[in-house]
Amino acid sequence: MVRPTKKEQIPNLQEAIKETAWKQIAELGAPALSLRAIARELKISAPAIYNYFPSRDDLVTALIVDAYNSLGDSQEGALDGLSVDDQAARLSALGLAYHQWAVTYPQRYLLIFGTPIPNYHAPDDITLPAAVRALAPLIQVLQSAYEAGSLHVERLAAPTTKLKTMLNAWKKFEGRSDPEALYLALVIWSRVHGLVMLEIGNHIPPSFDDPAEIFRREVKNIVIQYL
Amino acid sequence: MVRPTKKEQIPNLQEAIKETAWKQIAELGAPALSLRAIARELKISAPAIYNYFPSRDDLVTALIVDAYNSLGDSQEGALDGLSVDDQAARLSALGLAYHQWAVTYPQRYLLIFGTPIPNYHAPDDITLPAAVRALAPLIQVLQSAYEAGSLHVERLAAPTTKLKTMLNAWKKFEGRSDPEALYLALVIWSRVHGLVMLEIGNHIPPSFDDPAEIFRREVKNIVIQYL
DNA sequence: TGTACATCAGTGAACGCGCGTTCACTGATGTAC
DNA sequence: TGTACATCAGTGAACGCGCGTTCACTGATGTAC
Repeated sequence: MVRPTKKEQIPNLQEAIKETAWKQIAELGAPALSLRAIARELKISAPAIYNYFPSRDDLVTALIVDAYNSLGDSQEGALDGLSVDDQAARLSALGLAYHQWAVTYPQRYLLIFGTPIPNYHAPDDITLPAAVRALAPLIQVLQSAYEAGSLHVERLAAPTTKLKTMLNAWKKFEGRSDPEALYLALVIWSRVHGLVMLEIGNHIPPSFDDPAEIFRREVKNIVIQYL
Repeated sequence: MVRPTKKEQIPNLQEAIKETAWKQIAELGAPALSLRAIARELKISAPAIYNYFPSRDDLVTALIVDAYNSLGDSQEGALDGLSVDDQAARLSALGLAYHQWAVTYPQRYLLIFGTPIPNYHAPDDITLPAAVRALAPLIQVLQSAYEAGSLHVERLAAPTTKLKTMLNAWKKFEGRSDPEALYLALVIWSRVHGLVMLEIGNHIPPSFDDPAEIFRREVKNIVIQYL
């Protein structure tokens, strides 16, 4: 517990460490994250951090989990107040919220989905559940559309036998979802992800002073195409 | 010039340095690239590298340009021997070649399109032309389809006025291409890019032991949808 | 053909730096008597 | 209420390490005479 002492003290140092870490990731990227730099900025000694995180990697893991959960919160929140029967509106809301979250926290996005950090390996048992949760709303919306018969899977190229097998294998982990709904979730996610990565990575041509416009049209395209 | 000496010597040291750099990027990621580590592996002294690259950043720049050019070669090569009138076949070939290149050289792909390296800034004047060249074939194929009247732009959501303005601004740099063909190039690129990034970053669920299957279907989807 | 010299790729030592982590410690606090 | 003690967040020095870059050098080579 942190108590006031004679020295000027930071309340909730654990949170302060994470916040400073995010700030530094934003400035120099995740691979350059350094405990000593964090300590310097917080005006504490570097070993003090070890009271809160047993090692640098544990700090990174905590940041990753926080990021997934923040994205998950935002996805779940996007559906608030929308009719459970209007899958087009729900899908669109998920897409726009995803983009909004990503451009608001590009460092978080890159930490999760960007190039892996050298010498760091995320412990799957901690990281995976948070990741699954972030994408669950998308799967759920598509499955609802599928059950309502409004998912245009017939517009897709026919899956090969091999692909069908792999989709069925995935279904075993994903419960009651239809393979084609799962496939669409993956593919829609990849479309959204691709555009977000181009935008965050500054690969959109500079003439586009508002890249979000491209994204909004693409979300409409996705809704038109599949629902 | 490198000449044989009494010491065992490496011919074409410049290339050897780049090759070793790629090897190390593959192992530990681009941010961990180190001149000393390269020198160690080549059994030369670290300062020897300065005879070929004035600094670490210049080496990275050279690697990036090589990567773009390698991708560009592969894209141009993909069109070899295809009928100039069959845009569906050409588009499909570009997509498959793109994926093939990316999974063959994931480190190269991530160096170009992944998270930027901390403290490194690519000099645009060297890097941009190579990047433009890599994507030119896609734009060209879509423009051909547009001119032949076979590009289904009417299936897209209507662009907002703002987006139209930005597309026209881009067109000024891209010569004779139609704005909607350019838009489709961007969007198709992002779809391909998204799926490739998920595959390279190991974000495809593990049930898919052959992620390329997903990719192949998606390329078919793209062709069906727009051509 | 033989000799002196210029070239220049590669060396080894050294620079100053920042890193993660360890260790024994300090000193303010809450608590038991 | 007063005192002795346990707790424990944070400190400062030190460890061993790897990094990019500089510098004066060496020594094999090709070349000019």
